[in-house]
Amino acid sequence: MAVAGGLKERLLAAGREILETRGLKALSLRAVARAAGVSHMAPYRHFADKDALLAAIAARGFAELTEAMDRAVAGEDDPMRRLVAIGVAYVLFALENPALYRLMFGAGIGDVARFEELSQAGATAFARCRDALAVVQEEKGAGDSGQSDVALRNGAIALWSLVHGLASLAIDGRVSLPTGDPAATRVSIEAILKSCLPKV
Amino acid sequence: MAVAGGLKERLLAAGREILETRGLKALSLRAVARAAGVSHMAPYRHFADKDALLAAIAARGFAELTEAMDRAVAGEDDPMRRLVAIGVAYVLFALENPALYRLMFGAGIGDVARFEELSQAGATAFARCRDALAVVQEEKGAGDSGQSDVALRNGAIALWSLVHGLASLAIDGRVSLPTGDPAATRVSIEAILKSCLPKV
DNA sequence: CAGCGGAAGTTTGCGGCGTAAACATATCCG
DNA sequence: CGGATATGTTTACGCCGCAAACTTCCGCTG
Repeated sequence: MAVAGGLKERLLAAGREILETRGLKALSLRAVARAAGVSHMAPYRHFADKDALLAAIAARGFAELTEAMDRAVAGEDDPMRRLVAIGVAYVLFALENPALYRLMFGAGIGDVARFEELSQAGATAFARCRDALAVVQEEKGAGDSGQSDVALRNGAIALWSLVHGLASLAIDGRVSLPTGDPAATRVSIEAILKSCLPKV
Repeated sequence: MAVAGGLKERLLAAGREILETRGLKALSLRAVARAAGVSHMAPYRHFADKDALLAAIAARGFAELTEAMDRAVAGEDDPMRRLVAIGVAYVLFALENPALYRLMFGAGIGDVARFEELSQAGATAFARCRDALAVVQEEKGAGDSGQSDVALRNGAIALWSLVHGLASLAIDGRVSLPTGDPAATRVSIEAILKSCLPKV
Protein backbone atom coordinates (compact mmCIF):
# COMPACT_ATOMS: atom_id res chain seq x y z
CA MET A 1 0.00 0.00 0.00
CA ALA A 2 2.82 2.42 0.78
CA VAL A 3 2.88 5.94 2.14
CA ALA A 4 -0.85 6.84 2.36
CA GLY A 5 -2.62 9.95 1.14
CA GLY A 6 -5.20 10.07 -1.61
CA LEU A 7 -3.85 7.80 -4.30
CA LYS A 8 -5.51 9.74 -7.09
CA GLU A 9 -3.58 12.86 -6.16
CA ARG A 10 -0.35 10.95 -5.84
CA LEU A 11 -0.85 9.41 -9.27
CA LEU A 12 -1.44 12.79 -10.85
CA ALA A 13 1.62 14.24 -9.15
CA ALA A 14 3.78 11.28 -10.15
CA GLY A 15 2.52 11.54 -13.72
CA ARG A 16 3.30 15.22 -13.88
CA GLU A 17 6.77 14.57 -12.47
CA ILE A 18 7.57 11.83 -14.98
CA LEU A 19 6.22 13.95 -17.80
CA GLU A 20 8.56 16.83 -17.13
CA THR A 21 11.65 14.84 -16.23
CA ARG A 22 11.50 11.92 -18.63
CA GLY A 23 9.07 12.99 -21.32
CA LEU A 24 5.82 11.75 -22.76
CA LYS A 25 7.19 8.43 -23.98
CA ALA A 26 8.23 7.46 -20.45
CA LEU A 27 4.82 8.36 -19.07
CA SER A 28 3.31 4.88 -18.82
CA LEU A 29 0.58 3.87 -16.47
CA ARG A 30 2.89 1.29 -14.96
CA ALA A 31 5.65 3.83 -14.40
CA VAL A 32 3.19 6.13 -12.65
CA ALA A 33 2.03 3.28 -10.45
CA ARG A 34 5.63 2.38 -9.58
CA ALA A 35 6.42 6.00 -8.74
CA ALA A 36 3.38 6.09 -6.48
CA GLY A 37 4.40 2.82 -4.85
CA VAL A 38 1.35 0.76 -5.80
CA SER A 39 0.68 -2.20 -8.05
CA HIS A 40 0.45 -1.55 -11.77
CA MET A 41 -3.31 -2.07 -11.75
CA ALA A 42 -4.13 0.29 -8.90
CA PRO A 43 -4.54 3.36 -11.15
CA TYR A 44 -7.57 1.74 -12.76
CA ARG A 45 -9.48 2.26 -9.53
CA HIS A 46 -9.23 6.01 -10.20
CA PHE A 47 -8.94 6.38 -13.97
CA ALA A 48 -10.87 4.49 -16.62
CA ASP A 49 -7.80 4.07 -18.80
CA LYS A 50 -4.47 5.65 -19.61
CA ASP A 51 -6.00 8.46 -21.64
CA ALA A 52 -8.16 9.42 -18.68
CA LEU A 53 -5.05 9.90 -16.54
CA LEU A 54 -3.37 11.94 -19.27
CA ALA A 55 -6.50 14.03 -19.71
CA ALA A 56 -6.65 14.76 -15.99
CA ILE A 57 -3.02 15.87 -15.98
CA ALA A 58 -3.66 18.01 -19.04
CA ALA A 59 -6.74 19.60 -17.45
CA ARG A 60 -4.65 20.66 -14.47
CA GLY A 61 -2.17 22.11 -16.88
CA PHE A 62 -4.89 24.34 -18.29
CA ALA A 63 -5.81 25.44 -14.80
CA GLU A 64 -2.19 26.40 -14.15
CA LEU A 65 -2.02 28.23 -17.45
CA THR A 66 -5.16 30.18 -16.57
CA GLU A 67 -3.63 31.13 -13.23
CA ALA A 68 -0.42 32.26 -14.91
CA MET A 69 -2.39 34.55 -17.22
CA ASP A 70 -4.37 35.93 -14.31
CA ARG A 71 -1.16 36.70 -12.42
CA ALA A 72 0.26 38.41 -15.50
CA VAL A 73 -2.51 41.01 -15.65
CA ALA A 74 -2.82 41.49 -11.91
CA GLY A 75 -1.19 44.93 -11.68
CA GLU A 76 -2.04 46.21 -15.13
CA ASP A 77 -4.92 48.45 -16.16
CA ASP A 78 -4.36 49.46 -19.77
CA PRO A 79 -6.35 47.02 -21.94
CA MET A 80 -3.75 46.70 -24.66
CA ARG A 81 -0.98 46.08 -22.17
CA ARG A 82 -3.11 43.46 -20.47
CA LEU A 83 -3.60 41.73 -23.77
CA VAL A 84 0.11 41.61 -24.50
CA ALA A 85 0.88 40.52 -20.94
CA ILE A 86 -1.51 37.60 -21.32
CA GLY A 87 0.09 36.55 -24.56
CA VAL A 88 3.58 36.69 -23.11
CA ALA A 89 2.52 34.76 -20.01
CA TYR A 90 0.92 32.15 -22.23
CA VAL A 91 4.05 31.55 -24.28
CA LEU A 92 6.30 31.59 -21.23
CA PHE A 93 4.14 28.97 -19.55
CA ALA A 94 4.55 26.73 -22.57
CA LEU A 95 8.31 27.24 -22.61
CA GLU A 96 8.56 26.36 -18.95
CA ASN A 97 6.38 23.25 -19.22
CA PRO A 98 6.98 21.95 -22.73
CA ALA A 99 5.94 18.33 -22.25
CA LEU A 100 2.86 19.31 -20.26
CA TYR A 101 1.88 21.88 -22.86
CA ARG A 102 2.14 19.36 -25.67
CA LEU A 103 0.03 16.93 -23.69
CA MET A 104 -2.58 19.64 -23.10
CA PHE A 105 -2.98 19.96 -26.82
CA GLY A 106 -3.64 16.37 -27.54
CA ALA A 107 -0.23 14.78 -28.09
CA GLY A 108 -0.64 11.27 -26.78
CA ILE A 109 -4.34 11.50 -26.02
CA GLY A 110 -6.62 9.84 -28.53
CA ASP A 111 -9.89 11.70 -28.98
CA VAL A 112 -9.57 14.71 -26.70
CA ALA A 113 -13.30 15.34 -26.94
CA ARG A 114 -13.97 12.29 -24.75
CA PHE A 115 -12.95 14.23 -21.65
CA GLU A 116 -15.33 16.90 -20.51
CA GLU A 117 -13.06 18.22 -17.78
CA LEU A 118 -10.26 18.76 -20.28
CA SER A 119 -12.38 20.60 -22.83
CA GLN A 120 -13.80 22.75 -20.09
CA ALA A 121 -10.40 23.68 -18.66
CA GLY A 122 -9.21 24.57 -22.17
CA ALA A 123 -12.27 26.71 -22.78
CA THR A 124 -11.66 28.60 -19.55
CA ALA A 125 -8.10 29.40 -20.58
CA PHE A 126 -9.34 30.51 -23.98
CA ALA A 127 -11.91 32.77 -22.32
CA ARG A 128 -9.11 34.74 -20.64
CA CYS A 129 -7.71 35.64 -24.05
CA ARG A 130 -11.09 36.48 -25.50
CA ASP A 131 -12.14 38.68 -22.60
CA ALA A 132 -8.91 40.65 -22.69
CA LEU A 133 -9.41 41.19 -26.40
CA ALA A 134 -13.02 42.24 -25.92
CA VAL A 135 -11.96 45.11 -23.67
CA VAL A 136 -9.47 46.31 -26.27
CA GLN A 137 -12.08 46.17 -29.03
CA GLU A 138 -14.69 47.96 -26.93
CA GLU A 139 -12.22 50.71 -26.21
CA LYS A 140 -11.46 51.53 -29.82
CA GLY A 141 -14.79 50.76 -31.47
CA ALA A 142 -17.00 53.23 -29.61
CA GLY A 143 -19.85 53.68 -32.06
CA ASP A 144 -19.75 50.32 -33.77
CA SER A 145 -22.66 48.38 -35.20
CA GLY A 146 -23.77 44.80 -34.49
CA GLN A 147 -20.86 43.33 -36.46
CA SER A 148 -18.65 43.39 -33.39
CA ASP A 149 -19.74 39.94 -32.28
CA VAL A 150 -18.22 38.10 -35.19
CA ALA A 151 -15.25 40.48 -35.13
CA LEU A 152 -14.63 39.54 -31.54
CA ARG A 153 -14.99 35.86 -32.27
CA ASN A 154 -12.62 35.98 -35.20
CA GLY A 155 -10.16 38.17 -33.38
CA ALA A 156 -10.17 35.94 -30.34
CA ILE A 157 -9.57 32.86 -32.46
CA ALA A 158 -6.76 34.64 -34.26
CA LEU A 159 -5.22 35.74 -30.98
CA TRP A 160 -5.36 32.27 -29.52
CA SER A 161 -3.98 30.83 -32.74
CA LEU A 162 -1.13 33.30 -32.61
CA VAL A 163 -0.01 32.58 -29.07
CA HIS A 164 -0.66 28.86 -29.33
CA GLY A 165 1.20 28.66 -32.63
CA LEU A 166 4.17 30.59 -31.32
CA ALA A 167 4.27 28.47 -28.17
CA SER A 168 4.17 25.25 -30.18
CA LEU A 169 6.81 26.30 -32.67
CA ALA A 170 9.10 27.54 -29.92
CA ILE A 171 8.74 24.34 -27.91
CA ASP A 172 9.56 22.21 -30.92
CA GLY A 173 12.62 24.35 -31.60
CA ARG A 174 11.20 25.31 -34.96
CA VAL A 175 11.61 28.97 -34.09
CA SER A 176 14.34 29.90 -31.66
CA LEU A 177 13.63 32.42 -28.95
CA PRO A 178 16.45 33.84 -26.84
CA THR A 179 16.85 31.57 -23.84
CA GLY A 180 18.83 32.19 -20.70
CA ASP A 181 17.88 35.77 -19.96
CA PRO A 182 14.15 35.75 -19.13
CA ALA A 183 13.80 39.45 -19.83
CA ALA A 184 15.18 38.99 -23.32
CA THR A 185 12.72 36.17 -23.87
CA ARG A 186 9.83 38.41 -22.86
CA VAL A 187 10.96 41.21 -25.14
CA SER A 188 11.30 38.86 -28.06
CA ILE A 189 7.86 37.35 -27.56
CA GLU A 190 6.34 40.82 -27.23
CA ALA A 191 7.94 41.95 -30.47
CA ILE A 192 6.56 38.99 -32.35
CA LEU A 193 3.07 39.30 -30.91
CA LYS A 194 2.97 43.04 -31.58
CA SER A 195 3.77 42.54 -35.25
CA CYS A 196 0.22 41.17 -35.44
CA LEU A 197 -1.59 42.66 -32.49
CA PRO A 198 -1.45 46.45 -33.04
CA LYS A 199 -4.20 46.20 -35.56
CA VAL A 200 -6.38 43.62 -33.80
CA MET B 1 9.06 -11.57 -49.63
CA ALA B 2 5.71 -10.57 -51.11
CA VAL B 3 4.72 -8.33 -53.98
CA ALA B 4 8.06 -6.69 -54.92
CA GLY B 5 8.84 -3.01 -55.42
CA GLY B 6 11.12 -0.93 -53.24
CA LEU B 7 10.21 -1.93 -49.72
CA LYS B 8 11.13 1.45 -48.32
CA GLU B 9 8.51 3.14 -50.47
CA ARG B 10 5.92 0.55 -49.62
CA LEU B 11 6.60 1.01 -45.92
CA LEU B 12 6.18 4.77 -46.16
CA ALA B 13 2.95 4.38 -48.11
CA ALA B 14 1.60 1.80 -45.68
CA GLY B 15 2.53 4.04 -42.76
CA ARG B 16 0.79 7.01 -44.28
CA GLU B 17 -2.28 4.89 -44.97
CA ILE B 18 -2.49 3.57 -41.41
CA LEU B 19 -1.93 7.05 -40.04
CA GLU B 20 -4.92 8.54 -41.83
CA THR B 21 -7.28 5.62 -41.44
CA ARG B 22 -6.52 4.34 -37.95
CA GLY B 23 -4.62 7.15 -36.27
CA LEU B 24 -1.24 7.65 -34.68
CA LYS B 25 -1.78 5.08 -31.95
CA ALA B 26 -2.28 2.31 -34.49
CA LEU B 27 0.85 3.29 -36.38
CA SER B 28 3.23 0.65 -35.07
CA LEU B 29 6.26 -0.63 -36.89
CA ARG B 30 4.78 -4.09 -36.78
CA ALA B 31 1.49 -2.93 -38.27
CA VAL B 32 3.35 -1.18 -41.06
CA ALA B 33 5.36 -4.34 -41.75
CA ARG B 34 2.18 -6.42 -41.81
CA ALA B 35 0.51 -4.00 -44.21
CA ALA B 36 3.55 -4.20 -46.48
CA GLY B 37 3.52 -7.99 -46.28
CA VAL B 38 6.93 -8.48 -44.66
CA SER B 39 8.21 -9.72 -41.33
CA HIS B 40 8.05 -7.36 -38.40
CA MET B 41 11.81 -6.82 -38.45
CA ALA B 42 12.13 -5.98 -42.13
CA PRO B 43 11.59 -2.23 -41.63
CA TYR B 44 14.82 -2.03 -39.66
CA ARG B 45 16.74 -2.64 -42.90
CA HIS B 46 15.49 0.76 -44.07
CA PHE B 47 14.88 2.78 -40.93
CA ALA B 48 17.08 2.97 -37.85
CA ASP B 49 14.10 2.87 -35.51
CA LYS B 50 10.43 3.72 -35.30
CA ASP B 51 11.04 7.45 -34.96
CA ALA B 52 13.04 7.40 -38.19
CA LEU B 53 10.07 6.00 -40.06
CA LEU B 54 7.75 8.56 -38.51
CA ALA B 55 10.18 11.35 -39.34
CA ALA B 56 10.36 10.23 -42.96
CA ILE B 57 6.57 10.21 -43.23
CA ALA B 58 6.43 13.65 -41.61
CA ALA B 59 9.09 15.03 -43.98
CA ARG B 60 6.98 13.95 -46.94
CA GLY B 61 4.06 15.67 -45.34
CA PHE B 62 5.99 18.93 -45.34
CA ALA B 63 6.82 18.45 -49.00
CA GLU B 64 3.13 18.00 -49.78
CA LEU B 65 2.26 21.06 -47.73
CA THR B 66 4.82 23.10 -49.63
CA GLU B 67 3.32 21.92 -52.92
CA ALA B 68 -0.17 22.81 -51.74
CA MET B 69 0.96 26.35 -50.92
CA ASP B 70 2.69 26.65 -54.28
CA ARG B 71 -0.46 25.56 -56.08
CA ALA B 72 -2.50 28.07 -54.09
CA VAL B 73 -0.54 31.06 -55.39
CA ALA B 74 -0.14 29.76 -58.91
CA GLY B 75 -2.61 32.11 -60.63
CA GLU B 76 -2.35 35.06 -58.26
CA ASP B 77 -0.23 38.19 -58.61
CA ASP B 78 -1.32 40.58 -55.90
CA PRO B 79 1.09 40.12 -52.97
CA MET B 80 -1.49 40.44 -50.25
CA ARG B 81 -3.83 38.00 -51.94
CA ARG B 82 -0.94 35.58 -52.36
CA LEU B 83 -0.24 35.80 -48.67
CA VAL B 84 -3.83 35.07 -47.72
CA ALA B 85 -4.03 32.26 -50.27
CA ILE B 86 -0.98 30.63 -48.73
CA GLY B 87 -2.46 30.87 -45.26
CA VAL B 88 -5.75 29.36 -46.38
CA ALA B 89 -4.00 26.55 -48.24
CA TYR B 90 -1.92 25.83 -45.16
CA VAL B 91 -4.91 25.48 -42.87
CA LEU B 92 -6.89 23.47 -45.42
CA PHE B 93 -4.01 21.04 -45.80
CA ALA B 94 -3.99 20.48 -42.06
CA LEU B 95 -7.76 19.94 -42.00
CA GLU B 96 -7.51 17.39 -44.79
CA ASN B 97 -4.61 15.48 -43.22
CA PRO B 98 -5.07 15.90 -39.49
CA ALA B 99 -3.09 12.93 -38.25
CA LEU B 100 -0.26 13.60 -40.67
CA TYR B 101 -0.17 17.25 -39.68
CA ARG B 102 0.07 16.41 -36.00
CA LEU B 103 2.87 13.98 -36.74
CA MET B 104 4.70 16.66 -38.72
CA PHE B 105 4.77 18.80 -35.63
CA GLY B 106 6.32 16.30 -33.36
CA ALA B 107 3.44 14.34 -31.86
CA GLY B 108 4.83 10.86 -31.40
CA ILE B 109 8.37 11.65 -32.46
CA GLY B 110 10.83 12.03 -29.62
CA ASP B 111 13.48 14.66 -30.34
CA VAL B 112 12.50 16.04 -33.73
CA ALA B 113 15.93 17.65 -34.10
CA ARG B 114 17.50 14.24 -34.63
CA PHE B 115 16.20 14.13 -38.20
CA GLU B 116 17.87 16.47 -40.61
CA GLU B 117 15.51 15.69 -43.48
CA LEU B 118 12.52 16.59 -41.35
CA SER B 119 13.89 19.92 -40.11
CA GLN B 120 14.88 20.81 -43.65
CA ALA B 121 11.45 20.01 -45.09
CA GLY B 122 9.86 22.10 -42.35
CA ALA B 123 12.17 25.01 -43.03
CA THR B 124 11.29 24.91 -46.72
CA ALA B 125 7.59 25.13 -45.95
CA PHE B 126 8.26 28.00 -43.57
CA ALA B 127 10.23 29.79 -46.27
CA ARG B 128 7.14 29.91 -48.47
CA CYS B 129 5.33 31.92 -45.81
CA ARG B 130 8.27 34.20 -45.16
CA ASP B 131 8.86 34.96 -48.84
CA ALA B 132 5.22 35.80 -49.47
CA LEU B 133 5.30 38.13 -46.49
CA ALA B 134 8.53 39.76 -47.68
CA VAL B 135 6.90 40.82 -50.92
CA VAL B 136 4.01 42.39 -49.04
CA GLN B 137 6.35 44.27 -46.73
CA GLU B 138 8.53 45.49 -49.61
CA GLU B 139 5.47 46.80 -51.36
CA LYS B 140 4.26 48.98 -48.53
CA GLY B 141 7.53 49.99 -46.90
CA ALA B 142 9.14 51.84 -49.82
CA GLY B 143 11.53 54.17 -48.03
CA ASP B 144 12.22 52.07 -44.97
CA SER B 145 15.39 51.90 -42.95
CA GLY B 146 17.50 48.90 -42.00
CA GLN B 147 14.98 47.76 -39.42
CA SER B 148 13.08 45.75 -42.00
CA ASP B 149 15.16 42.63 -41.44
CA VAL B 150 14.00 42.05 -37.93
CA ALA B 151 10.50 43.24 -38.89
CA LEU B 152 10.42 40.58 -41.57
CA ARG B 153 11.70 37.95 -39.22
CA ASN B 154 9.18 38.79 -36.53
CA GLY B 155 6.36 39.13 -39.00
CA ALA B 156 7.18 35.81 -40.60
CA ILE B 157 7.27 34.06 -37.26
CA ALA B 158 3.98 35.67 -36.32
CA LEU B 159 2.43 34.62 -39.62
CA TRP B 160 3.59 31.06 -39.27
CA SER B 161 2.41 31.01 -35.67
CA LEU B 162 -0.97 32.26 -36.75
CA VAL B 163 -1.61 29.67 -39.45
CA HIS B 164 -0.02 26.85 -37.49
CA GLY B 165 -1.96 27.74 -34.38
CA LEU B 166 -5.24 27.96 -36.23
CA ALA B 167 -4.57 24.67 -37.98
CA SER B 168 -3.76 22.94 -34.70
CA LEU B 169 -6.74 24.30 -32.83
CA ALA B 170 -9.08 23.43 -35.69
CA ILE B 171 -7.74 19.89 -35.96
CA ASP B 172 -8.17 19.30 -32.26
CA GLY B 173 -11.71 20.60 -32.45
CA ARG B 174 -10.84 23.37 -30.05
CA VAL B 175 -12.16 25.93 -32.53
CA SER B 176 -14.89 24.84 -34.91
CA LEU B 177 -14.67 25.87 -38.53
CA PRO B 178 -17.63 25.29 -40.87
CA THR B 179 -17.18 21.87 -42.42
CA GLY B 180 -19.04 20.39 -45.31
CA ASP B 181 -19.04 23.30 -47.73
CA PRO B 182 -15.38 23.87 -48.71
CA ALA B 183 -16.09 27.42 -49.86
CA ALA B 184 -17.52 28.32 -46.47
CA THR B 185 -14.44 26.86 -44.83
CA ARG B 186 -12.18 29.02 -46.97
CA VAL B 187 -14.18 32.15 -46.22
CA SER B 188 -14.08 31.47 -42.52
CA ILE B 189 -10.34 30.88 -42.50
CA GLU B 190 -9.77 34.04 -44.51
CA ALA B 191 -11.84 36.09 -42.11
CA ILE B 192 -9.85 34.86 -39.13
CA LEU B 193 -6.49 35.38 -40.78
CA LYS B 194 -7.43 38.84 -41.97
CA SER B 195 -8.33 39.96 -38.47
CA CYS B 196 -4.58 39.85 -37.86
CA LEU B 197 -3.05 40.20 -41.27
CA PRO B 198 -4.24 43.60 -42.54
CA LYS B 199 -1.65 45.32 -40.43
CA VAL B 200 1.22 42.86 -40.96
C1' DC C 1 33.50 -19.98 -63.56
C1' DA C 2 34.08 -20.52 -58.43
C1' DG C 3 33.45 -18.51 -54.41
C1' DC C 4 32.98 -14.77 -51.42
C1' DG C 5 31.02 -10.72 -49.29
C1' DG C 6 27.46 -7.77 -48.38
C1' DA C 7 22.50 -6.46 -48.78
C1' DA C 8 17.82 -7.76 -47.65
C1' DG C 9 14.67 -10.30 -45.05
C1' DT C 10 13.39 -13.94 -41.41
C1' DT C 11 13.18 -16.21 -36.92
C1' DT C 12 13.59 -16.18 -32.20
C1' DG C 13 13.66 -14.02 -27.89
C1' DC C 14 13.48 -10.29 -24.27
C1' DG C 15 11.38 -6.90 -21.40
C1' DG C 16 7.75 -3.33 -21.21
C1' DC C 17 3.20 -1.91 -22.09
C1' DG C 18 -2.27 -1.53 -21.60
C1' DT C 19 -5.85 -3.89 -19.72
C1' DA C 20 -9.24 -7.87 -18.45
C1' DA C 21 -10.57 -11.07 -14.69
C1' DA C 22 -10.48 -13.00 -10.35
C1' DC C 23 -9.22 -12.42 -5.81
C1' DA C 24 -8.15 -10.14 -1.17
C1' DT C 25 -9.02 -6.76 2.46
C1' DA C 26 -10.96 -3.07 4.91
C1' DT C 27 -14.62 -0.05 5.99
C1' DC C 28 -19.18 1.29 6.81
C1' DC C 29 -24.14 0.64 7.40
C1' DG C 30 -28.33 -2.34 8.21
C1' DC D 1 -22.82 -9.28 13.36
C1' DG D 2 -22.89 -9.61 8.19
C1' DG D 3 -23.02 -8.36 3.81
C1' DA D 4 -22.15 -4.48 0.39
C1' DT D 5 -18.91 -1.34 -1.37
C1' DA D 6 -14.46 0.67 -2.16
C1' DT D 7 -9.66 -0.06 -2.83
C1' DG D 8 -5.65 -2.77 -4.18
C1' DT D 9 -3.22 -7.07 -5.69
C1' DT D 10 -2.13 -11.11 -8.55
C1' DT D 11 -2.12 -13.39 -12.63
C1' DA D 12 -2.52 -13.62 -17.45
C1' DC D 13 -2.84 -12.24 -22.50
C1' DG D 14 -1.48 -10.15 -26.63
C1' DC D 15 0.90 -6.29 -28.75
C1' DC D 16 4.94 -3.52 -29.03
C1' DG D 17 10.12 -1.91 -29.99
C1' DC D 18 14.28 -3.76 -30.53
C1' DA D 19 18.68 -7.07 -30.45
C1' DA D 20 21.05 -11.06 -32.32
C1' DA D 21 21.71 -14.81 -35.12
C1' DC D 22 20.39 -17.03 -39.23
C1' DT D 23 19.21 -17.60 -44.34
C1' DT D 24 19.02 -16.31 -49.15
C1' DC D 25 20.46 -14.17 -53.05
C1' DC D 26 23.07 -11.33 -56.14
C1' DG D 27 27.14 -9.06 -58.03
C1' DC D 28 32.00 -8.81 -58.07
C1' DT D 29 36.65 -10.48 -58.17
C1' DG D 30 40.48 -13.92 -58.65
